[in-house]
Amino acid sequence: MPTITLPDGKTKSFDHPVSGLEVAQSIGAGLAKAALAVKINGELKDLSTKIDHDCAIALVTAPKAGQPASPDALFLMRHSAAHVMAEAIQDVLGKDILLAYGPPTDTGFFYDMFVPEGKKISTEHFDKINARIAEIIAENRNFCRYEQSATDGLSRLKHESNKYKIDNAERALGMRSSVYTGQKAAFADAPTSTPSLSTTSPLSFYATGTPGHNWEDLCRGPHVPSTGRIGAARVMSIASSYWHGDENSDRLTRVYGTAFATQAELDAYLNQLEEAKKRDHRVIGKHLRLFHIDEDVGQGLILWTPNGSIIRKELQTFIAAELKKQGYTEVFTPHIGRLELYKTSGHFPYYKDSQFAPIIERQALEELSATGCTCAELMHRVEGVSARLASGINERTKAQTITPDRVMADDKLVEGFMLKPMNCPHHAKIFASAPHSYRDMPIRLAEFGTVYRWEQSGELNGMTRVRGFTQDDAHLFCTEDQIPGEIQGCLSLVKTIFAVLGMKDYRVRVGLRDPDSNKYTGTKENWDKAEAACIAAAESLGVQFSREPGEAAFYGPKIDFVVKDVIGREWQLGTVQVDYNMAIRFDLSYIGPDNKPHRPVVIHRAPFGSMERFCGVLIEHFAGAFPTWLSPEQVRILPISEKSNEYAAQVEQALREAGVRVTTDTGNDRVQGKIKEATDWKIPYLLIVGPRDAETKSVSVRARGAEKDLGAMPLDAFVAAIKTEIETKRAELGVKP
RNA sequence: GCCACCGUAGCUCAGCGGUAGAGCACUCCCUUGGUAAGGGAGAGGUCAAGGGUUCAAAUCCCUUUGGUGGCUCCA
Repeated sequence: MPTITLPDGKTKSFDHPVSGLEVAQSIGAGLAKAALAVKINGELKDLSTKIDHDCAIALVTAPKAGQPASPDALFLMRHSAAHVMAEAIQDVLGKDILLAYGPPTDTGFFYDMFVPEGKKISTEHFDKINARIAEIIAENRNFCRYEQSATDGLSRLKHESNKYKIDNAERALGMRSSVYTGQKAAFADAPTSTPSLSTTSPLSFYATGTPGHNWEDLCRGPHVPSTGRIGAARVMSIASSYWHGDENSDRLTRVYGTAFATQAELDAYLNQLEEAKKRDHRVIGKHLRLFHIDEDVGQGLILWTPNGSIIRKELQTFIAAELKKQGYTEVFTPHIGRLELYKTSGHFPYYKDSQFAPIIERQALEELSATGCTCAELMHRVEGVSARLASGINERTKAQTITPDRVMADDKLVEGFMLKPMNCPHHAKIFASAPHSYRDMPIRLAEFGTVYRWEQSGELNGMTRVRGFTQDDAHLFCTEDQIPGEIQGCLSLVKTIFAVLGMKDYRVRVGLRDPDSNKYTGTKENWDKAEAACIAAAESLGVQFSREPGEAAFYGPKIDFVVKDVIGREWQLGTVQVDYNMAIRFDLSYIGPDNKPHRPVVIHRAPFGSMERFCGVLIEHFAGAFPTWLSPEQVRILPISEKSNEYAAQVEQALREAGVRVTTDTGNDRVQGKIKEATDWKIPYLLIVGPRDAETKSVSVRARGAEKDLGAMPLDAFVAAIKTEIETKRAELGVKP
């Protein structure tokens, strides 16, 4: 007979098996009314689950009025809402829509479903679906769990001929090695042994109401007791997804929805989404004229307009100064390189799908065309390598890095160029262009290098995911002993930059290789050393970090700084990567104290990541209200009337001489109108100047945001104060009267 | 690349088979005003591009192109 330990440490004994609900009732009617589910030894279960053994339980309750829901309560409501939405969709569009998988997420839930040929779910159905969801919630039908033996359950699902649910059931029964979670990267581990069907646990189903009469779904649960306990739910959007997250598998329709404990919270969430959209860098970027993407120039190619260029230039000047302090040297390299270079580096043809197509010389193309060479033959001859290059690389890497099928006779090969996808091959060639002694190491080559990558069109996103971007790149060629110190230097640089810009909301990820993948180059020993160095550096950084297998670059492990945008998407910014392979591929060496050649190790690093992505994130971080040192327009002078234009010109001249970016609004608006207009541009300081100011050689300062009217101060004092503010790169407005 | 939605003036949007609209911005005129919009006039559009249906297309259909959200991808 169970003895139950409650969260406060008290125990209750029962002389018969009890449900979570009965335990709640034994404590109080209010608790029983609020209870949604029960946690038994930390595991979330239905409230109706019978408890027949000693255990610790905690009741999960609906939130009190005005209180936020607990994560467990939201999880339950959203998981249950996924069932309700699926039922509503089948009611509106028909039972021939096959359900696949419908879990809760951080912000709601989704349900993947197969929509038969000729049918579609579109936003036009949303009103009907939402209305049906509301009805089902109002009907307050019980979520009724029942179990069937594995054999019966499977034969039932086979009878319903829904292969997705059969697959789910087989995974639940341990007949497949992983649990389908809707995403490729999120396959959860499950026992790999294959138990016989007769010995496995039964399959559970949930009826929304009475089994046999109402809507049912294969589901492991748990759920809230009844549909009425879902506060408010609605369908949000439609996307396509792949079964098992595999793009070669069936294409499913993913319907997103969300649920909250109350309609008010749902409304607040929707409102918050609307507010977030106003911070979106694409909206602000257009409004403040920071950048432009033009259809005729091309998708994913950023045109930096004058305002945005000021911000980028300030950031580049800032980082260049930091690099100088750390002993970097600057280099410049062209935007393209010969295909041979990228065959040496390993970029081509392995990553040809994510690069712009090679540039073949016109004469070569015409000659090949004259011989009747087909496209397929041409590609083969473009992608092949010479026997000399292949044997050189294979000898150095002590492996058959280049396979015989890619080796072609020299006179069959077609030469060409490629837009550079990375800067490292060019930098490797700069290193190799002169001899190096161990005394000179490390060699730190820095470049704001523009690279081009072929991103799928559906992936492009404003400034954060583009096809051409400029990395604040550098490659540190160092000895093995120098690795820890160099990584430290890189990380401290990233920390400095983030601190100056007031960016605190980031996470650190150490990307390690995926032991099951063969996409990585280099030896296991070198990978082990590089991974150990990265982990050690991350540990000494003094911040939390996660180790993520499969997130490494193909040539080495890396430490990434990841931030979220206004709608919660994560973007990788700064990165530090250790690479033992590049030096081998390019046969780089330095002369050691033993007077023999040694292999350097290369550290790739880019503290901003790319200027485009970083600026995009920065726009959202500041919501367009940049600190004075970054603001495209730092001061705007607003003369009271045309009578004060002359004094305004003197003020403008004084500020311009101090290096301040300043303009004067000589329009014939009233001050109120000029302030309204200037406020829209999020200018840090407005100087209102009239006869009173002219007389005393002062300016009336209005600061951006809440500070507003700061009153009058002498012109000289303002110039000195804003100069200091700019020089010290203060993130907050600093001028005080 | 896949699914859904969207593309009308510089910007934000209305119009959804019958002569292209509003607000803001812009130009000019009046106003010369002290801290979040004074008043008036004007200019500005092949309604993303191409094809089709129709007496008639911004509006309906098809194709292309670009954007948004998600999926896959991200060296």
